[in-house]
Amino acid sequence: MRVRFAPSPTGQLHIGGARTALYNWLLARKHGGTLVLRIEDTDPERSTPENVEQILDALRWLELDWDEGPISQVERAGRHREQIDRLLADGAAYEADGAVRLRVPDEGETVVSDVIRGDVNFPHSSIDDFVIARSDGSALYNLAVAVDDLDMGIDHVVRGEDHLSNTPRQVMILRALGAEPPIYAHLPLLHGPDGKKLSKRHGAASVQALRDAGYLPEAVRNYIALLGWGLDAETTFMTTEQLVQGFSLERVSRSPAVFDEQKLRWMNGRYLRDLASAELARRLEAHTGRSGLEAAAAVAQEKMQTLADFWPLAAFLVERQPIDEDAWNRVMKEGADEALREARSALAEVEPFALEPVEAALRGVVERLAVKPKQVFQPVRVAVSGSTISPGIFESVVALGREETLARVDDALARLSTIA
RNA sequence: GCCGCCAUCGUCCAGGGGACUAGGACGCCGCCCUCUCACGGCGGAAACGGGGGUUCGAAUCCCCCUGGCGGUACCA
Repeated sequence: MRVRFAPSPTGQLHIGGARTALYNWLLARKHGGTLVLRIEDTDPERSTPENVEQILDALRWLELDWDEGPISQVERAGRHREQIDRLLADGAAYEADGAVRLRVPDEGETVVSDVIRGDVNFPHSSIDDFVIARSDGSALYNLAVAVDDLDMGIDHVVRGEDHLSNTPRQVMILRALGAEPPIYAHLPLLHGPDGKKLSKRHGAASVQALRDAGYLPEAVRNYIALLGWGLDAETTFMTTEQLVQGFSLERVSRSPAVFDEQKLRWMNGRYLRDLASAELARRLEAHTGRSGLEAAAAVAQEKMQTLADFWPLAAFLVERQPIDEDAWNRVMKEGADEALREARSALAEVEPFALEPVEAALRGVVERLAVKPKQVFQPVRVAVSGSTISPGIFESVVALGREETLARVDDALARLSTIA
């Protein structure tokens, strides 16, 4: 089996393109086939090394590898020209107004056999003689694809449904060249939440945007695998091995799917929480460009859905943050100073400065003061984190350490007394 | 216009003649848990686009309509 994936060198790898890449990859890996990567654009202006590299980078991030390529259609212009000349010599094509057109018979039809959609018939009466080469001699997409697929021995073509209507043209070129077409599978398109074709204005529409937004590659892979395909009624989380094992083109849906970032977020959160905290820290460090995040990562892990959630939630564990004034005003009311004083002395003495003793010490304060837990914990939270929203207060205090915690509580106390 | 594809909760995925009172998940709502926010647990609302057939029986098969999408380029 030889499968090819042919992304356009637009710079960004579209999510639909990523799904196509994934399905091609799953197909090849499942059957021990060869995956050929071709950069699909006959225009050297678009097919720049920078643009190509960005696509490859996105594929690598998704951990989708390939066996041959990347091969650029631009590099194959000579071969395309040869085959155009051959079609001309055979009489299968002719020149008109400088451009080369393929002869399409008036009668009959071309049948495209599609694994997902069955046989699709295209009557020739609705297809004109179409252009295969521009007047400057350069090949057009349909010609280039057919020639490349033939030369590379491709037997499986998995691509978006937007190519279905072009397929009979490619089949006709292939037959004119004396070859039989490969097996086709046209995937349903991906739409945005508004039902329109997914694009940049739907937010994170590219793999790069997803990466920047703090999604994990394994979560993205799992999620996009489920856009147009499902193993059964229940299974949602699948490892790459399970994906490879379970995938089948025959089970791919025929109807378009909507990319739902909320579900991706949820899934990403699940993957995030399953990470060992050292691994999470490693990824956070790569994402934020900071180091020494392990303690904070462990504390914040339960609360994050994406890597980008980390900083707003846990920055106070890494460096002191300004206090949110709304939070201060809501929490630092009567009783707050007493709670803070008590908490301070309890924390000053607790030994060792670890999770259970710290929790016991702070709960002791609640008991002694005979107040509700939040009347102690919220002032401490605001003093320490600057916000009413934070990871668990005991975990946070321990991660911060005794010295830093006491310093922040002291500052809050000082501020309270100046106001009073 | 012409050609083609598609049609189950708001969304994704199941179900492909009887097991359907249509299942699971996200999201939403309520309750529980709880130091905030989350996580988690429990419960709830929520769908077979319409009309004709075929059949003892249709979400499932056929036809029509409607709707959505794609193509119809010297774009890919």
